[in-house]
Amino acid sequence: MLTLQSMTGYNLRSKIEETIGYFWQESFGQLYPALVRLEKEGLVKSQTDSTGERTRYVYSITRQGRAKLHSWLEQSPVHHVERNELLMKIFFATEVDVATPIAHISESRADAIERLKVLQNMSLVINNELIDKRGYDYYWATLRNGELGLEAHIRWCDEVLVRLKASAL
Amino acid sequence: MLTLQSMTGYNLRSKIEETIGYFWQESFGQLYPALVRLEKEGLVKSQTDSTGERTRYVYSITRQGRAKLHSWLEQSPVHHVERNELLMKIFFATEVDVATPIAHISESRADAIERLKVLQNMSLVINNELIDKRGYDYYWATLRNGELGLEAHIRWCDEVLVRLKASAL
DNA sequence: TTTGGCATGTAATCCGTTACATGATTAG
DNA sequence: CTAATCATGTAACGGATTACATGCCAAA
Repeated sequence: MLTLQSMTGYNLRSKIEETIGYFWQESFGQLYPALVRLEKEGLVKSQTDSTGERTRYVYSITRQGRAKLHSWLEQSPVHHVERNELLMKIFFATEVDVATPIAHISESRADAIERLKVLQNMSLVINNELIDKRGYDYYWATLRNGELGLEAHIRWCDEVLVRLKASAL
Repeated sequence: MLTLQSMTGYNLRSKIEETIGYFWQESFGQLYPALVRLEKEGLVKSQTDSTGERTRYVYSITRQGRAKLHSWLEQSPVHHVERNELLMKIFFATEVDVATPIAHISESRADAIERLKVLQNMSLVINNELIDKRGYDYYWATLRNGELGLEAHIRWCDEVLVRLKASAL
């Protein structure tokens, strides 16, 4: 994030939330200690901004930090199984009334539609903002991933709801 | 899992792996202590099987355990943002050569195709096994979720690869 | 006989969230 | 004036993986 612009820890969190928040989140409890550690390692540096009386620490990425980022970006991302509580509750739904999984899936569908709307709005917004072509493509790609994933999820909900409602008769 | 049949901790892990392994995994380091804790709480009970000289602990679910399971199954699953390393590496790909995200996505696509094949085979297998209708629907639903998700992911890879390869010229 | 699967567990470590704690600045 | 947002941090806790440690049993 610091490659986009230098900022405070607080600011970093907002930026993360508003750009990649739908697939990556950070808490202050992790962010602030991480910044301290990164500065010790020479990967970021902070400038103390003492306008007024408040001390703000504005962080920037260093040359070594950028180098480290590049080497991280080049490493193949490893796929790891993410636990899915909804699917778990569907898999063992024989234990409860069919109304239960139906309710869970209906809720999940409604939730997915809300989140899809958010992503679609973001897509419109980045269209209007002037970003360099390459950066635009990459941002577009991440949003598109969310859109396609949510659309698939909504279709899944529909398919399963049809089946379960039929067998609930 | 113990509602399906009583088993040892070791066995539980295999069962988890082969049925819901693509969306939920457990390590021994968590499983064994968990079984001890659950037994203390009266949610499972173990029978010591001392055939031969080895001591095996075969766990079963208790009435209270089943009650607890039911109440858990009825609670709405909460959606939480899962961190996505691939998307992170795409988002910041302006920092590296376009060949890098292309390679990552190509790998991810190949990986998704392999995992899709596994799920499709599982779908065939559960078709041939005689499970009660309701249980079949639920198992089918979880597999179907994986299939649709992976298909969407593969389509995403294709879309993005087209764009990136065009801009790489 | 030796390899692979069955079987159980502990310890170290890491990752991450939530709660706690404090206080300045700004907009309505 | 007062609520929201900016701003920084620590401590407690929980969840999870990995490495360590041990040893039986069956099949090739």
